Amino acid sequence: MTETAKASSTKDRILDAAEQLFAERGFAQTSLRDITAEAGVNLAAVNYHFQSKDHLIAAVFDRRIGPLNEQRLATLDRLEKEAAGRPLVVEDLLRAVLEPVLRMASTPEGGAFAANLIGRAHTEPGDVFEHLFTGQFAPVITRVLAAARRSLPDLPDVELMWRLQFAIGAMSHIVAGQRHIKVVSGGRCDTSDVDGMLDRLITFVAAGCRAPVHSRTKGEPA
Amino acid sequence: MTETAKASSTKDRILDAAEQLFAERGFAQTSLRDITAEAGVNLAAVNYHFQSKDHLIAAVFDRRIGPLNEQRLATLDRLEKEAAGRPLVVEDLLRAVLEPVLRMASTPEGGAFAANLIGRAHTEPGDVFEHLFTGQFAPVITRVLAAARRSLPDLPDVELMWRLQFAIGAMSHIVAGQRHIKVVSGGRCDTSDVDGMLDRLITFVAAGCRAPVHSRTKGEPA
DNA sequence: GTCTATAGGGGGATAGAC
DNA sequence: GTCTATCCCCCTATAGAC
Repeated sequence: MTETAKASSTKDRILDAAEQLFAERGFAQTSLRDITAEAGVNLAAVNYHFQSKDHLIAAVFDRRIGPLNEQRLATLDRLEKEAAGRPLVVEDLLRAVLEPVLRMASTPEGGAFAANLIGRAHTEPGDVFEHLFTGQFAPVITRVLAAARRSLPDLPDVELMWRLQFAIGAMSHIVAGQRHIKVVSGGRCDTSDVDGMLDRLITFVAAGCRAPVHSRTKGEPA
Repeated sequence: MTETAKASSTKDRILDAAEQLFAERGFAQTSLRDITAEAGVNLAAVNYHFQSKDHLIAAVFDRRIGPLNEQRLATLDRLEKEAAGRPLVVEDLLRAVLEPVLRMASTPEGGAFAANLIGRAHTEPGDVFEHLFTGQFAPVITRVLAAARRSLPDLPDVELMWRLQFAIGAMSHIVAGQRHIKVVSGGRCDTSDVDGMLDRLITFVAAGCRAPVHSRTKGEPA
């Protein structure tokens, strides 16, 4: 009823219910029975449309992250085309990567829940998440790394990689830890203000990326 | 056998086994039976020493995080005493908070496993982690926030809170995502080099904290 | 394509002996 | 304090009817 107005297919209903419940309770705490009850479909339908619970989890992620990453790559393509060979401004590069996920995390239609899951994908153990990582995240990181190398030519490669990881961490935490952030800040950090979060995150990360290399790590061999 | 040389108590053996298995497989994927088998103790011993699986999880965390936070607070006490009323240098403040966990994450004796769990504590749902957060993490954050306010007096409170969250995110990711980081960097980010990681993390975060406030968020009401 | 029914395997927790 | 035995719950996955 609060889902898509149009009656969706069994497969979509399962995906919607799974996404919502996984986000609320976690994967292990959500049974296929919970999902099929919520979706109003039969238990066996899960094993028909997806082969197993693990494949269902993977499908839930792919449905959201696929478009997300397409958007990131498309924006990068556009930016690089516009730049006509010149390196991108760090802030623009960061925005291309960070904006889609923050924006998604603030939409009501399942986006907030999906966002919770994205954060969990980095920490949860298991083959499903290993595949998710190598299949979805790693390619984007590689692409971003290449662009960042040109935007920050003075930064040694190792430093750049570390800083990209710090940025990913900050992003993941903002997206995954919204509830905690609200508690700690006494409600003063408004996680629904996407534009504000984005500006702040980009400001922070860009400054970190531009920082002079620490004297102690500077001398290390590449 | 690879554990403490001295024969430990049943309670400690359970904690050791639980920590290791939770870290390797996750909480839900580890049964009490797995734990008691690994520990070489009886299944019922878990319910005798801890009341439930959830309480056992909490105990595993408390055993590691308790000393960690004591160390952080002790260092802050010492630094503030030395500073004799003057604000702390941001880098020193950050180091006091970041060093203990990074250092622990690199020790072999269960520390690396505990580190995996620390990262998961921020993303996993459930009451256990809620309590862990309010009981262990939140007090430290509050304390750090107070110190940071004095170190960065020009930064509006909301900005400071956000930046602290970004820092927490970067830290969590470094600690929890060691395997992913190694993969993405093609092994070039050496997660066993604690001092290097620490210097880089502090450099990055300090620069982010010192960044001028973004023009668009500057004008917002407190 | 979708359902019913069930197989088959854990799981956490506990009672009561030692 | 520690163990044995067991209760009773819930799960995933599948076989076969519609």
